[in-house]
Amino acid sequence: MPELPEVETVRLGLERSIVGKKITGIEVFHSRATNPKSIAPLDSLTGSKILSVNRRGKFLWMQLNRPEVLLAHLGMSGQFLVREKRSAPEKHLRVRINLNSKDFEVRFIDQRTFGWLSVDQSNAGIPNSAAHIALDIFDPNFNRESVKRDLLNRKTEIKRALLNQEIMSGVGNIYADESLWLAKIHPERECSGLTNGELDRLLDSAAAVMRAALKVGGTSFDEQYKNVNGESGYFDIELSAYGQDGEACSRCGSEIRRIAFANRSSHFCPKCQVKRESKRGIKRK
DNA sequence: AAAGTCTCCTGCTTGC
DNA sequence: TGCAAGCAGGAGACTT
Repeated sequence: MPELPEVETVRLGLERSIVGKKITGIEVFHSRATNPKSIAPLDSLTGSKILSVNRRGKFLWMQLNRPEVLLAHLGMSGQFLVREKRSAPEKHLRVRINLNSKDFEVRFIDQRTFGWLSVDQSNAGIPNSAAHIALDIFDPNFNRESVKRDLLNRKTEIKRALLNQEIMSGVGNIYADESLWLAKIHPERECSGLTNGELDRLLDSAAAVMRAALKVGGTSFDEQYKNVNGESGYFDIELSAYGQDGEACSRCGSEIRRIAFANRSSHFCPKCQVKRESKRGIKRK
């Protein structure tokens, strides 16, 4: 599942291979691959030159030598692959971006079809459809104090807030669980009940976990994520919480538990991540 | 307005 | 064996 480190890995890969190339045509093979909000057919970008590949949170876009950008989101299973033109089409090939290269092309492959591409207007370098997305923790303009203030004003569980891309972007279910485990914070703690120290620890943890994943090119647990060379995803990131229910916590040995959460699940260590009374910091158990 | 729920989708896993 | 239900989740529409 592509979260910030995976999307950044894809961005880096695309940047290395396609900046400076010209789009010579875009073929769309599945109706859901074009976001309904797209202001024009993808193929209308034919003739434009790719100036840069940018990212905010999990949103990815190509800046072109025209006002419009080519915006993309990988959703659950989207992949961008730089492939030899003559190589066989993948089973879930949704979009082909032809370039002025005799050797390769860019393919968007997506099994679960939650990913999409669109043509969008941009304002001050940010696509309109990504304008509501908050800065991610690696953005040079990321304002930690302002994010902490925002969190302290929320009457919701910290796990939900971490997944809310309008507070801080880039974190999905996997890195949310990993960050909370590293910071020793229970996913169901109310945001407004967290201390300044806990918030700092949590943000430090999120940055550390994602930086480590980025260092090895993004993590993955099935074949849904690949870098642009198509190298399949099993990198040596060791998960401490996500998907580890029934396993021993690597810190204390307790059994990692899984609880239902908003149509999905949270994984945490019941001993390391204790739910406290919000005001006084008294352990309930 | 904030917070919570539902929906889109495919393929794998589980259970009868 | 076969079929159906369950499960996974990003983000936006929708409801409370």
